[in-house]
Amino acid sequence: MTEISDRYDPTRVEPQWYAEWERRGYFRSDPSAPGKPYCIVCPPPNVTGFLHMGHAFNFTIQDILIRYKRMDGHNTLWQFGTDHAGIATQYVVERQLAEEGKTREDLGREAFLARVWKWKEESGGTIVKQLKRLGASCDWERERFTMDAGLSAAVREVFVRLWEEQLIYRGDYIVNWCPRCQTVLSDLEVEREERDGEFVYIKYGPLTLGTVRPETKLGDTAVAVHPKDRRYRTYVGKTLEIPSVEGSIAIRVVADEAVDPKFGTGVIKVTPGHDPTDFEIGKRHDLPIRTVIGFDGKMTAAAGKYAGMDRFECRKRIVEDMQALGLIDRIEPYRHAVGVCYRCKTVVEPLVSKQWYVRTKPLAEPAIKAVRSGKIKIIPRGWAKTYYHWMENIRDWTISRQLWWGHRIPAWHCDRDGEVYVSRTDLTACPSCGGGLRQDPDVLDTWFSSGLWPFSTLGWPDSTPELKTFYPTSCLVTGFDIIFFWVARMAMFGLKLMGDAPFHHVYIHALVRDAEGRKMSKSKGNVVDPLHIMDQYGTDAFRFTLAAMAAQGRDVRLSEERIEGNRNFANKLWNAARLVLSNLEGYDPRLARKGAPTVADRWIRSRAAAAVREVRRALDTYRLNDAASAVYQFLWHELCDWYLEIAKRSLYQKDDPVARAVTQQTLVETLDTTLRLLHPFMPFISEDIWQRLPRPADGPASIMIASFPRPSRKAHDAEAEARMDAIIAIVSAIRAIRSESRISPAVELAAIVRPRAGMDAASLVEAAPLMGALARAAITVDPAAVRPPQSALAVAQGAEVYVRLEGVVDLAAERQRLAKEIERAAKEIVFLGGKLGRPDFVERAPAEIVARERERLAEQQAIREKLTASLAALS
RNA sequence: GGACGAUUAGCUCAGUUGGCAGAGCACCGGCCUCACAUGCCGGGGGUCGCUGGUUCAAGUCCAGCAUCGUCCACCA
Repeated sequence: MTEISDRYDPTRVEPQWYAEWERRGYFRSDPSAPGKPYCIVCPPPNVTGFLHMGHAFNFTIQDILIRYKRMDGHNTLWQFGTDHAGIATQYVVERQLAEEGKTREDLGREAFLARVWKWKEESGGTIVKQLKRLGASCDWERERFTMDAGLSAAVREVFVRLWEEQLIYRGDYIVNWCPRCQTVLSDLEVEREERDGEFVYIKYGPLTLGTVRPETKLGDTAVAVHPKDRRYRTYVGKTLEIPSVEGSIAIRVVADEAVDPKFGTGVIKVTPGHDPTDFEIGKRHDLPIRTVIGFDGKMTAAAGKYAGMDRFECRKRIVEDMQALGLIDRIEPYRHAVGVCYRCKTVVEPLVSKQWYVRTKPLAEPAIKAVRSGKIKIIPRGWAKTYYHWMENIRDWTISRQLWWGHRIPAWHCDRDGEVYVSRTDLTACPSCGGGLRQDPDVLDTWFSSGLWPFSTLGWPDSTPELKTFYPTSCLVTGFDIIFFWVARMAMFGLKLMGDAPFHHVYIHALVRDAEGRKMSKSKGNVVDPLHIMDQYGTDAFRFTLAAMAAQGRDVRLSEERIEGNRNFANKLWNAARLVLSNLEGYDPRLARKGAPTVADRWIRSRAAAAVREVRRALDTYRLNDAASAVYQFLWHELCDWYLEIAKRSLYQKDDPVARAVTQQTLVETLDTTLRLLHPFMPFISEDIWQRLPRPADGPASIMIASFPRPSRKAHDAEAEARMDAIIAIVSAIRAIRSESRISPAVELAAIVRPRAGMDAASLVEAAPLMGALARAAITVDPAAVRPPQSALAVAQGAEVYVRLEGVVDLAAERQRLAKEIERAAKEIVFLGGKLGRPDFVERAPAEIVARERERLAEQQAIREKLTASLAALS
């Protein structure tokens, strides 16, 4: 082992072990394997995507869970796949074409799709390679793609079934239209952006009304007021002849509850063709629809002299024209939220058009019930409320998209009879009249296929062993940003088509932000590349950092210092392992059985068991940060800081082979437990070290398939813990005296330990050489000792410690130290005395609390007395 | 306009059932002690955002306020 570097080198370890795991088939899953099924279906990254922080975080969490369950004897499947990401991918390829000066129309549908497929083939494998780099233990052989034959068949099956049950319908409604992307968008795909605009007050004959969209005036088919608004009651039901930009127009006045009488003038113009509210008002009052803005964002022929003009240009012009005619009352600046396309940020135009919809209410109901009843558990709980709110107010889902890249809607139009035929198989002739057919040109919203993911990837609609074993899946790990887009739809589809919820748990994690707390984005230039981080600090340090910062409900601020700290942690482990491995020569477990474990051996085993319990508890409740912190504290601050230092004594003294063997055994066992505990977080370094540990020949060949440590009740050793606590307290007290009295570490101190009443003196006598070695002091333990003159006093747990000071230091420092300690004790005494002096506390608090406080008070009083006497003796 | 979250050490954040306020980093002092200076030992540092309330006891529960953030929403 001496030839091994004192620096842990991830670049040597990581690629080697990942390849080995893959070669041995450890990622592979088998539905007929024994063990309780545990399945995670991953959120599919975009097929042409690159690994970003969000992926890294998401996949690290999933990998930790799956590695934990795999080691713990579950039959695991981590199902991976990629998403065709309709609008996003099409957008990228269209941009590529634009650079060549071409549009998708230039190519035509077929050639364009060929181009997208080519792009998918070229860049499709990248994300998988990057996820392997992260250590992700997905079953890569089961990789799926949303546009695979199998998954496409699932999409069609669902579409047809829902159509047959009339849960899918087609109709003319007002939709969100993106004039840039030339497609309809679902409500979720419209984002709100605050923009500055103008609030224009237009005169409508005797009425005045405000609008931010004067250009839609050309599409007005009514004005509306609130039914109870007395100011305008006389006009309701009348038709007004009013002057306008193109001469006089006739306009009806209707009364509708949708009008807020307190806003503006209390009168609104009704443009059913270009506003969702107005569309509804129009339906209620049977108003005609006038479409004055087209799909290209330009004014239509119906806009008269403005025809062909861009909608925003028209806005300016029409205001100018109305001003010239004296039709503008006034204009006020106005800041408001406008809907924009989530991809290209173009202002969305509400337009009436014929689209396909999913009737969501009947699907949402069971999905709400599933969460309410606990069938689906959302973690952290707070997100359930968000889910309910959206689900209870859900509106029908626009599923058609005027894109080319995606699942084409399986509907055929017959031009002769005007009917629509929806079919599982491609139709070539009209089933009723035998005439020619056209397939609907639209494709489905990407999220339609994503919504089927938990069962389509497992083989549905066929009845497969995978579905039988792994559905419902165990846990879905995802970010809160896609609860509606994805989680809600999977819940609805799963319940509808499988008759069962798609997952038991939904673990919602937060967002990874930069060190300043800003969202990472390309435009801000603050994107941290996970691959760069892994190159620099190693994958294990990166993963551990993500886990350690994954506190529920809070965003992760990723700072390099933190990652560096965990790189140091990996290095600490590496060096601890070097110490152990380089002192194993001649190790014979049979020899160890001849000796008894020391208090330190018993203590570290007890502490290891505590760490096991804590890590399991934390992982079982998705508290990954607690789990990471428990391993960190145990490994560094208990195993390394104390046990390894203690172990050196018997390791380096070879004259007691039995004691040495006992220590070796404890080291090997504890290190083994720690590595297995750590493996889900730091898979590479844990494997590399574990492989070097002595272990039974018939045991597992890799830590990946070794068992996750179980807490054994008998490993908890309260007595050993109490004794070690006293030893640690005494050693720390002597070190503190050395440091504060400015005594060189080279000086061997002389210390007397006087066990206090109730303390097992014999155990301290036994531990004297050990404490002496750790504190660099000659220690005598004497229950009857009196404090020697010219000595420092410390009151540790279970004992008083006197350290001789003559000749090593001037006593002023010690006096100062004592004075400070006395002050501290005095403050405690005042606080506790006051508390115990209040009858209500003594009478009403639980007896054990009162007793504890009494004990503390007595202890502090004793300490103060001792210290005061000591101070007096020093002067 | 609603809903949710946050506010704890210089910084970034844990803190579960109300019972002695924690970690990492930074800082100060001392150490290159034969696993590790990516290290070791010791130390300083807090009115738990503000105001009330419940309680023997509040960082923790309740009400209100302030500031910041996020999501949702058809007030044109």
